[in-house]
Amino acid sequence: MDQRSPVHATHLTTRSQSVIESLRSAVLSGEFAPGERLHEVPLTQRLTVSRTPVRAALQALASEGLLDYAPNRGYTVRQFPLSEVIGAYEVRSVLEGLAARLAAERGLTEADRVVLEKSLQDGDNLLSGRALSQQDRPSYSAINVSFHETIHAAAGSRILGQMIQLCLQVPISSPRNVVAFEDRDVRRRHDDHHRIFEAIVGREPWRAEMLMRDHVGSVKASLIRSLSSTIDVHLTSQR
Amino acid sequence: MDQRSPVHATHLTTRSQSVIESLRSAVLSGEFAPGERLHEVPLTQRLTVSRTPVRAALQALASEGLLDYAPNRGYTVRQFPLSEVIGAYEVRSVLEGLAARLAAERGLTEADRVVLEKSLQDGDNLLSGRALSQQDRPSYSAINVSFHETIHAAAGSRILGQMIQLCLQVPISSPRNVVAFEDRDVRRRHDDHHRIFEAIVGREPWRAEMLMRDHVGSVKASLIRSLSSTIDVHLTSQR
DNA sequence: CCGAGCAAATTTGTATACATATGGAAAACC
DNA sequence: GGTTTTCCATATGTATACAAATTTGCTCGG
Repeated sequence: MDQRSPVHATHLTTRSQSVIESLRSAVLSGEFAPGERLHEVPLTQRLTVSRTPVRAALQALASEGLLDYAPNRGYTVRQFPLSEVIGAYEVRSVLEGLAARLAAERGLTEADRVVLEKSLQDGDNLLSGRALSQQDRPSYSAINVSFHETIHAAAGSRILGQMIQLCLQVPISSPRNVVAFEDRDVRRRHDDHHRIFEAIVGREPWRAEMLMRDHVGSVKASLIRSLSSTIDVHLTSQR
Repeated sequence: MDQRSPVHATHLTTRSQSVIESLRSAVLSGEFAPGERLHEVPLTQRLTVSRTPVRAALQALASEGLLDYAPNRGYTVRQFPLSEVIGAYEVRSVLEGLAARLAAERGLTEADRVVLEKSLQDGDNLLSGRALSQQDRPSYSAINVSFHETIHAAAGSRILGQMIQLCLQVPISSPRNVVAFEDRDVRRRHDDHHRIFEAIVGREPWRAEMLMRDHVGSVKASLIRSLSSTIDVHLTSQR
């Protein structure tokens, strides 16, 4: 996966920004081993930029929590032990619960309601037939992201949204990873979405919070199941 | 308080680190108006360093949420409308609630228990007499911080601690600001501490979470009261 | 008088040279 | 032989020159 394309080919505002995205996806896709040091000069060669934007990107990724930093000793790829991933889910659970509660307290705008209803409808359609094919998974993932993001926005709290975003940065805890789950889990969780939506529309803050907390918590649970059964290999090989 | 001392006089690892601290305290103490742009060159002169560490510091403070950043247009001092401060409290409320729950689930280490008991005892002593004098406030503030930080640590979740720390960065939402509160509030909140401690020691996760949530939530409430009253004063005294 | 458009000045972004700190290997010493 | 010390290679921190972008203010045309 080493395409070695010059970063500044993409006209994404500044080189620093581009480098941030490049490095982030490289780290998340596992191109660097956990614990590995990221030296600046090799990165400049790989990305064909100078050290300045590289350093800016490293600093940014460190503050996102993806890298560790020690003064005068540079940056290393953070490793996320299972305990950290679980921790991220626990935090996300209460944060998204709060988001649902706030959304229920404030009420939805017309626009938000439409988006949520559409994602529910789309999900219904996708799940109406038999089991999801592998190709359907990305589609459902998009629906899932849309549902959750709309609620984050409806909560109307900048800090809250920012923090949820931070949680999603933690590898494997992103909702994109519904891919790894069983069909039954997906259906159950889509059902959760319906109930959460009802609670928000019905202005039941407490119920919305509890449902959302349990919803995200259940993702954690099945993630742990999925990990302990199949990905044992992965965990042990990275150690 | 413009003492204009060269930043690198303090031997705090690197210049960037020193500049971060200088700028942070400058922003928090209100030396820059909310919305004001922070140009790099003037800061270099003020701090007697080059643009490089200044830029690093600005980026760091922006990711802490203290500054806004727009590519090619630089950094501005974020303003925190009351809604933002309240939002920070709501988030902190659920996060500290989670921390208390986790601490209750895991149980306390001997060391942590001792620290918590000491902060409770110190608080009892401080509050045993009559009303707190102004000089006592900082002492109680330290006790308060110690109590909460110990619980954060006892929760054993790096991400959680990191996020709570982010909440505390938001101006006015820091526990240092017990200063602004009434005597009765302080006593009530110290009582909360006792109950929270009992719940954690007694391994009652759910109770610990609820108590802590309400505890932090009550700080929010009296902060709002305090603010609206001082604002009243400002209005009547034509500030 | 007002607005569009251009040009200069200011400001941020990037590259690079130099300074300083770290880590390790070789040499000196016990 | 093992430990300590010194020195050098390497990597990060800082300063600064240059490039690109934005802002400002002016001119010109309507």
